Parts: sequence; C-alpha cells; structure tokens
Amino acid sequence: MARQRHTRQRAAIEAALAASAHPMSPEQLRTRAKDTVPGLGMATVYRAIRDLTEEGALTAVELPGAPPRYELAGRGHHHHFQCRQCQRVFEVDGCPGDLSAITPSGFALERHEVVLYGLCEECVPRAVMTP
Amino acid sequence: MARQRHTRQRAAIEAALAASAHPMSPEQLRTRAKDTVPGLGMATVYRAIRDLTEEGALTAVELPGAPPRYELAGRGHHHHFQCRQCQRVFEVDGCPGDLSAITPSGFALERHEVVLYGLCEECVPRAVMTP
DNA sequence: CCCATATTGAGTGTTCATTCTCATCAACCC
DNA sequence: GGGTTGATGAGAATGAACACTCAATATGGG
Repeated sequence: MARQRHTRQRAAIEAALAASAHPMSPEQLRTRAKDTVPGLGMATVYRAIRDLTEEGALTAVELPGAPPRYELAGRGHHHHFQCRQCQRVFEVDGCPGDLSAITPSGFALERHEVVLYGLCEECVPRAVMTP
Repeated sequence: MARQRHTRQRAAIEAALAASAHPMSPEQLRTRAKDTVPGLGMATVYRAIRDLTEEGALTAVELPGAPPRYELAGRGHHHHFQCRQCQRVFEVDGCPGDLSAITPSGFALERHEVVLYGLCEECVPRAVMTP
C-alpha cells in the first residue's frame, strides 16, 4: 500500500537520491541519509526503495555481477560507466543508437543495456602513479 | 590445484558446454550433463566451473540481475541477447564498435558490455498469438 | 589387477542481499 | 496536547548462490 505519512527518514532518503549524481546502492543510500537521520535502519531504506519504485519515482539500475543500484526516474534513456577501482557507477549520456543491425534475425529487439568499464576521472590519476 | 584424473562427470560437463549454442547457468549445465551422468552433484559442477575458469577454458558471462552463465572461452569479442520470455541467453556476433565517443571526458574506457533484450526466435511466434 | 589417492556427492555451512517481526516511536487529525 | 495507527529500527529470518566436509567411489600408474 502507498504510504500515508511524511517522515524524516523518508525525506532524508529522497533527498539523498535527489542529491546524488550517480545511482546508489541501498548501503550508499543509507550512509548518505544517515547524515540527516543518524539512526536510520536498513529495513526503512529497503521499504522506501520498494515504495518509490512502485510509485514509479525510482528506477533500478541492474549491473552485471552486482546488486541493483537506484536512481530517480525520468532521466531519459542513458547508460552507465562503472569504475573498476572505486566501483562507483556514473551516468553516460550517449547511446550507440540502433542496435537492430546486430540483432539475430528472427529475434525481436525491445531494449538494450550498455555498460562501460574502466577508470573514472578520479581514479585515472591514481592508476598512472601506481604501476 | 589442477585436476589430475579424467572422470566421467568432468567429461560430461565439458561436453555439455561444447554442445551448447548459448551460455549456461550452473543449473542448466547440471541438467544437460545429467543426461550422461545421472547422479551428478552440484558441487561437482561448481568445482568444474572453478577449475575450467582458472585454466582459462571457460568464460563467465555476467548479465544484469542474474547469476553468471558460462561459455567456452576463445570465441572472440561478442555480446548477448536475453529473451524476456524463456530467459535463455544467446550470442550476438556484432558489436556497436568504438564507444569512446560516449565515454565521459576524463574517464578511461577499458571495455564494454552490451546486452540486448526482447524475444528470441522461438518466443516471437508465441508472443504474437498470446495478447 | 590393485591400491594409493584424487574425485565425487549428499548434506551442511557460509555469505550476502533482502524481507519479516514486533515492540516502540512519532505523524497528523481532532 | 492526545490518541490512533502507520512508520520505524534492531534483530532474526529467509532465500539464493556457492563453498566446504567427509565418507564412499573410481581413476590410472605400477
């Protein structure tokens, strides 16, 4: 059922999501929201994720080999970049475009995911120094 | 340590991998190999996967939101198509090509994954009939 | 063929992510 | 301000994927 009361914890979770530039794991979300509501429990974070997703306000970002991360919905079509060093996930604005050319014949293409891997802006310098 | 003896179960697992046109989950692998070795246990499948991967003969295919599947190594760069109906994963030969154009500036792109979703050859007809 | 021992398989353990339980707390209508 | 009751939080419970244990089995060199 939809929630009926406004609580500090729910507000903190939504604020953390709105403030973040990249999709967040439930743990990351809790850590951020704890700045506002120190006692915040994991169960509350998961409840918020469930409810917001049902409302359509939150989108799950599924990456290979990792639990889903979450970002606010309505950002339009985009992809993600995961840093192999810090593990953080960033948004990528572009898109390779129409992939029907590489779709096997007889198959119906409905959507696609592209994930880029490498080093993020912050980890590139560190990698150069450490051979 | 590397294995030292040839066993029926190991042979059955390797044969199942070689015979399959698409990456297989550990469960699928066990089901196929059981045709040859009925009593095959999961532990043996997981041990085979570990050993073959260490030897470089097996590659893990990580798909978003699903446990890894495995395919024999040495097939060259390619991507995958997952059917939303039967959940099977197929190989896709093409590749969108150079994605450095959409990589955020300052980031170092090392590799990419592309996953296509939709209906496979077998599920397309069924979907048309069932509205 | 025999036997030392690598390998197997059934069951148990572990780990991780997520959900549930329920007593306590706090929104919000009055 | 008080009371109703929905929301929270700590911890236990669940579920999935995979690794470990160990007695029984089977491989392959001699």
